[in-house]
Amino acid sequence: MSNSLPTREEDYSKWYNDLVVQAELADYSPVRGCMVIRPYGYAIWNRIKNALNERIEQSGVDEAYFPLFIPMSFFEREAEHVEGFSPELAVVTHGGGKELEEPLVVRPTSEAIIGDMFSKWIQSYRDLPLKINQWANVVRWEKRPRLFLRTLEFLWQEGHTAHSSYEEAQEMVEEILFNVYQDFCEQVAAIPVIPGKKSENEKFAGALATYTLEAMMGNTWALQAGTSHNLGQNFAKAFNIQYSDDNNELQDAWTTSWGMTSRMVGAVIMVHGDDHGLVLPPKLAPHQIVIVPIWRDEEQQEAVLAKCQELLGELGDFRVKLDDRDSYSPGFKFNEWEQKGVPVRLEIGPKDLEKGTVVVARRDMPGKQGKQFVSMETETLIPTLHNLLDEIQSSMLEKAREFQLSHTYEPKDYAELQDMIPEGWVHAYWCEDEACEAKVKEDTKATLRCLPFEEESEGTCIVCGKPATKKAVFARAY
RNA sequence: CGGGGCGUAGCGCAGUCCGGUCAGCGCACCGCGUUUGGGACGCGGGGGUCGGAGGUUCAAAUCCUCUCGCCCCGACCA
Repeated sequence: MSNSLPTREEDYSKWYNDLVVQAELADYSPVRGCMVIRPYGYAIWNRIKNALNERIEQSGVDEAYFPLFIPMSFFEREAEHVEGFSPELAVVTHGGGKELEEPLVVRPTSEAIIGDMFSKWIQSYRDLPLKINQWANVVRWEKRPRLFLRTLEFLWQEGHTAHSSYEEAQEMVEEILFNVYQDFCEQVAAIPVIPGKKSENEKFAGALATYTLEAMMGNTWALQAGTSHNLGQNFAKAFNIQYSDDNNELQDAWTTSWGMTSRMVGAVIMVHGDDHGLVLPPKLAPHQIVIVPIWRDEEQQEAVLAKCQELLGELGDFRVKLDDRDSYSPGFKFNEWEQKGVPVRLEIGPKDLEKGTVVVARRDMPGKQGKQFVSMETETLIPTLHNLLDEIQSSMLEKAREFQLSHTYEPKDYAELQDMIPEGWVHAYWCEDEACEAKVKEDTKATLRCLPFEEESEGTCIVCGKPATKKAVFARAY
């Protein structure tokens, strides 16, 4: 592990990359754009998966698995879908030493293959709603990869549902957006998000409407944290997902799809990380607490380690790591675990044994003010740690929210918008004309991130001045 | 694919203009000893066909030609 990290201000992109590599989350692979996720990074991803799964299950969705390969012809059934995805498809042309009669697409998303199966599974309105989720890897041949945020292959969860009405499908889309994704982002990842609708220009290829959660990273750029699509009847028509209603009339189903990806690991890093390294919210941290023992000689070592082992046993409520490595100094360990983002550190040395205390240090508050002496007695220590982890979890969310709010601006006019974009997000009226969206991008590199869910009101488009009723968020994005 | 930059030890780099004690530095790694309350120190050690191919030369990391790869800025994007 290297001793230094570039600071965020110096070079945000390098800071991020070094942080990912030095904290042992991921590595570059021999294949450009692909990423090796190391055990520590995967442990974070696993916690993300578990938290999402809990919520997905609560929404009445079942788990299943569909194939990696999708026949090209399936893909071509929905015109907009294939048009949107074809530039980034990986295609298998040979198998078993022979050229295939029909090329197979390595799934970039599974609407096509799942749509085909849904058409076989759904006959009657009694079969609806059908709600399926799968955990999978997908491949999109991105031109500019970035560890976790945009790699050729990534891990995700994709949900696919079919319903008997538009309203029910829309309800599903919002259920996932708010109760699964937003709740996860804010309550688990401590990342505040703005839920909203994508513009026509930015929506999913083939969807009726796409909804998104936009999160602000530490450099004020926006990152799409999750997405939920109302596919209308487009995919049902393309894949023959038809059912007989209670009047025995044949109807096209209404479908949805939604996903959240391994990119969330990157989001956690970029939202919470500081110049000392990662800062992990307690609910996602592989180790919530690390114990660093301190000794001067073998006698002390034995006594201190014995106490640490005892403590390790008593702290079974938490995910605890005891760093009993010899040959590394305590100072080295402090820095290493800081870089890896462990929320709470316990320091135990000979002086603590004498006084019956431990030093409790919190990662999100570096320096003296984040340190306190706490009694070793478990009646005191355990409740203190519970409270502290809760406090860290919520204050991380608050801190990120304050940052997001204080970097979101309401410009008076277009000139002000141009000035504000480099400083953060802009929230302003938009007339829903694509030309205005394009002009903002041309002038500022900012894209229209979403139309947040909020009351409509009377105003004028920030770009062209025409009457407008909806406000949009414009920002630079990953 | 357009515009810029870079390939020398696991990582980060110096050396290239001006060919010849340039096969080097820091970190990491291995051994021994002393250390250990905020990234320890000393001594010793291992590791590189200088991205690849060809050429010029008595002599090439260095000059010439061709190639391959990577990074950054754009277009695409969870």
